[in-house]
Amino acid sequence: MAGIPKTKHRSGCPVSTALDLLGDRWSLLLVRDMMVRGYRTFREFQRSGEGIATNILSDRLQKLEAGGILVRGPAAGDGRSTHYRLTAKGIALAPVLLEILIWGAHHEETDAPCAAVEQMEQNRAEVLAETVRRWEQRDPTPFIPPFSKLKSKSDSKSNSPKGKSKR
Amino acid sequence: MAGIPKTKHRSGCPVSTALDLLGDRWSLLLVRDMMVRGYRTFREFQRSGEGIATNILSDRLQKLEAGGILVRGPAAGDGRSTHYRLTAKGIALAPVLLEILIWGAHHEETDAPCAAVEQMEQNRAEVLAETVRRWEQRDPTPFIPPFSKLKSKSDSKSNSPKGKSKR
DNA sequence: TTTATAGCTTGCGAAATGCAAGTGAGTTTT
DNA sequence: AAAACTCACTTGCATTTCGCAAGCTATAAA
Repeated sequence: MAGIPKTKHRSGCPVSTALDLLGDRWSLLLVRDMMVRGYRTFREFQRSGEGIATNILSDRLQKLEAGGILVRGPAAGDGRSTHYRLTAKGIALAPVLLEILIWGAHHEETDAPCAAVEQMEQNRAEVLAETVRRWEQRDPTPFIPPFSKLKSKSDSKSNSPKGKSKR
Repeated sequence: MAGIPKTKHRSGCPVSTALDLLGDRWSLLLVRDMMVRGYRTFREFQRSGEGIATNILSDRLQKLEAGGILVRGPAAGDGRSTHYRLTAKGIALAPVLLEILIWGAHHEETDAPCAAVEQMEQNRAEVLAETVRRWEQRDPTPFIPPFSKLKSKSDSKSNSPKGKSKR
């Protein structure tokens, strides 16, 4: 991402300020990977399938750490490995990422299973709560929404063949 | 923003796909300016106070148009001028921008009036509905949330000196 | 007619990105 | 114990993007 202008060219509004830190191709993806896929290591990010270069990965992790989005610490039992973990500030980006996911699924060609996205859209609060719970418990597994739970709640919806409908 | 990888380095997930189009310093800011400030002209963006260079501005507007986020058309009465307008796909980014705004206001140093942000946070649905209404009616004026309406609804809240509190 | 404006475009240097090899420390295998 | 492997980067370099500011053309105003 290019120059955060060093001088006076800044409006100071929240969106602008947030994009100073997050407005690039990779940063939000990394946060997403930690939040949703449970990634903790450099290696996982590197092999995420998004094609990020190691120097960019290293740079972004450093910037996110400097910005208070994540912290790094040693991984237990392996002296080579580092674990990255989202901070409260980082996990607070969950609503942002959820909205991007929903928007992207609706308006772009993606691989996302439509029913899953629809579920998440209809159950935003639950998805966000689950995201936070998993973060608090340091759950490293990929986030498969507890649809077994959500299904029992909204079974009539999950059966409706909605497909990808524009809002 | 750098290389949307032209080859296989793409996961196809909604967030990744969305960031292919929007993952740079400027694109979401432009959408924000159209959505919230009512901007329609090149000149307005240029003078927004964010310090965008004209070649970047031109490039981003073209990319957003190509991506279906906005359309351009002649401005009535001035043969030099072009008007840019968000599409339905573009206005559908409102929840994304609202969440970024709320996150930014909470977690970064910004100029945003705290009470205003708090109001928006507590009334997400109304803010989003108003955003869409203004878009539908092509309202070019800056979005000042109808706090006169929201105040009457939540007067006790607006009087409480909350300040900026972390979530 | 001259001056000003709108919307870009352009030339060029600076900065960022991407590729892929390289490095040093730690771990596992032979 | 030595060799091979792995982890987390780092590095050198080419390519791309960004930023600055001047420039260009068509339209509008003075």
